[in-house]
Amino acid sequence: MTRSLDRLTLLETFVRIAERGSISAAARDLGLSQASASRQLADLEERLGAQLIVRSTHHLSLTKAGERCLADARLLLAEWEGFAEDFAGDADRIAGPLKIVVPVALGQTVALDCAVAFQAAHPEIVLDWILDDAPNRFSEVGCDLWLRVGAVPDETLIVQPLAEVERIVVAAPGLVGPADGDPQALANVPCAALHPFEGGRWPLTGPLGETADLDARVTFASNNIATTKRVAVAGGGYAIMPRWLVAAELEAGTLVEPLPGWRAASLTINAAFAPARRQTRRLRLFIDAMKDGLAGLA
Amino acid sequence: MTRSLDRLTLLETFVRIAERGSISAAARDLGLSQASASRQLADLEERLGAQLIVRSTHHLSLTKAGERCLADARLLLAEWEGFAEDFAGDADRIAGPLKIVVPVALGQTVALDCAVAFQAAHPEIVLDWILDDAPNRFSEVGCDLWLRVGAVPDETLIVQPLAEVERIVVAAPGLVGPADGDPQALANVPCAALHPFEGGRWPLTGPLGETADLDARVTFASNNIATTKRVAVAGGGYAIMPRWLVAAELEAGTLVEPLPGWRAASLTINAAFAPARRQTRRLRLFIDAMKDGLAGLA
DNA sequence: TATTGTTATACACTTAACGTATGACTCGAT
DNA sequence: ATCGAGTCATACGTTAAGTGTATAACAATA
Repeated sequence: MTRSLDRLTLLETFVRIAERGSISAAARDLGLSQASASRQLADLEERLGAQLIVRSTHHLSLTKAGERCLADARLLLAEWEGFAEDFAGDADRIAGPLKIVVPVALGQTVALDCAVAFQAAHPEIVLDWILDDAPNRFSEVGCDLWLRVGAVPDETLIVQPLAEVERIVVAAPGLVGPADGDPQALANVPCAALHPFEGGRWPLTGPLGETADLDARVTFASNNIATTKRVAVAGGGYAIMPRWLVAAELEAGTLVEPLPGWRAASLTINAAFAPARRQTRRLRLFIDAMKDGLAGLA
Repeated sequence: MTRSLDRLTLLETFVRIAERGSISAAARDLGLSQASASRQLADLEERLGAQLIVRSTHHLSLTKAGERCLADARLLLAEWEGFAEDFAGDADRIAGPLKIVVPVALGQTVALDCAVAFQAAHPEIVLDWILDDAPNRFSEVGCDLWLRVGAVPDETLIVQPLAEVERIVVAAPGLVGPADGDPQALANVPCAALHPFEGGRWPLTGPLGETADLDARVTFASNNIATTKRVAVAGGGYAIMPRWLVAAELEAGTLVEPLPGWRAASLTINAAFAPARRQTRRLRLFIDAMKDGLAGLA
């Protein structure tokens, strides 16, 4: 009987090499010698009959086959983990890493509160909390969970809505004169928007359910909502903001609502994750905790 | 770095042991010594932290955990195989085993024709063709594909309809006098039915789309349609049969249609298989070939 | 009872994966 | 240009774990 090293271990090594972009770095992470890691990668390539990684002394890159293999290897490893977890002798022990990518503003505020409470409740879970506003592809970051405000640009993922985000119009006091409940009073006022901003106007809904389109003169756009808020507070323009993000400023009076009762279309906070047939228990628990914690956001 | 034997190999050994109900028999199948097989099973149990099999010298049985593990192990192994297949150097080579469980009548006739043609087209695929009318659970037989006429009694499976089966009323010549197109003329005629037969009557549709219920005096019932046909040919009763199953007898005149143009509700031939996220190529090809081959059945 | 088959385990053997060492290469600093 | 540091692949001796053989205990059957 031919003995062979664990196929799943080969996949783990490959995934770590791909994530680190270096055989040596991955070997150090995994507690192997560089030679062993190099050989395990070669073994996997031989077993699968395809080159997965193009080697050079200072730069590794994935082949097309390597990219496919990376996604599928992650899924297979997740399947094994979920499978093995079902039989764990200590069925109530919830442990292991969770890598979560979350937009900066959300990840510094309400979602962070939820995550901290979750981690306190499950101290053996290690949270890797990555704040990132870049519209990365899920497959590039290799995380367990991707929190997004708004649409998830990857149809291969399972998307679970967690909460709705109410958005209101805010501005620094003095930037806007009395709008008298008319959205068009802001048509020529500078606007600080989130990038990408499309359509040139904000569809708004008023206190009585009436609708109006506010034409937007965008003078500042960023992919980071916290900077957009800073610009608004500094009087650089009005902004459309989640209420929870500006609650303190509204309380302090550094921001006001020039259009009280008017709201922009709400956005959904979504949890996105890979469609492994079986999720680890800690991921499911985390998603549930996040959904509960964000439920009072509206 | 701790070296470990392949986790997937441990699962393969476990599945074979469970299917054979014997560590020794599985070891012989796999080309291992009995001692190695025994140890691999013990290793898997230790790794998962659960007892999977209750041992005795002459009888092995699965624990509850073992039953779950069996289903999931099969899926994980299928996932690996589909995954590895994607990278095979010889991408056009279609090889490996396929275990198919099929009702006896279907498996001796039209489905067999399709399977034989498929095997001729793909000589490196080994078909394990199991005829079985027993209403087994899918998980008991451990096959790749389960062909069923009618509903599939397992909601965990993916069910793909392949063809519709037209069913007509047939009887031996002389059993029934002229029915004059009236289904109730057969109400007191003995009927040979398939087991289980429920409802006590046959809903029929006539040549002009008219409907009638034929009350059934069932004097013979079997789970094997071929025996039901034999009873019909022998004059033991009329029967509701797929047209393709009695085509030869109708041609030879050993069976006649006492109700020409009347038909019973058609049944669907379904292909059922486990919801692994990725199917092996040969299974997909086989299902497609079966669907094409049965398309002209109606 | 004897025979045959089962599973678990001790023991010596086998072998593949291990780490160390080395060479070729690349990059950045001087 | 040289030097130092880091990269990856591979040869070689070592290590560790899985292997089969042998054995004991048990169970079923004739």
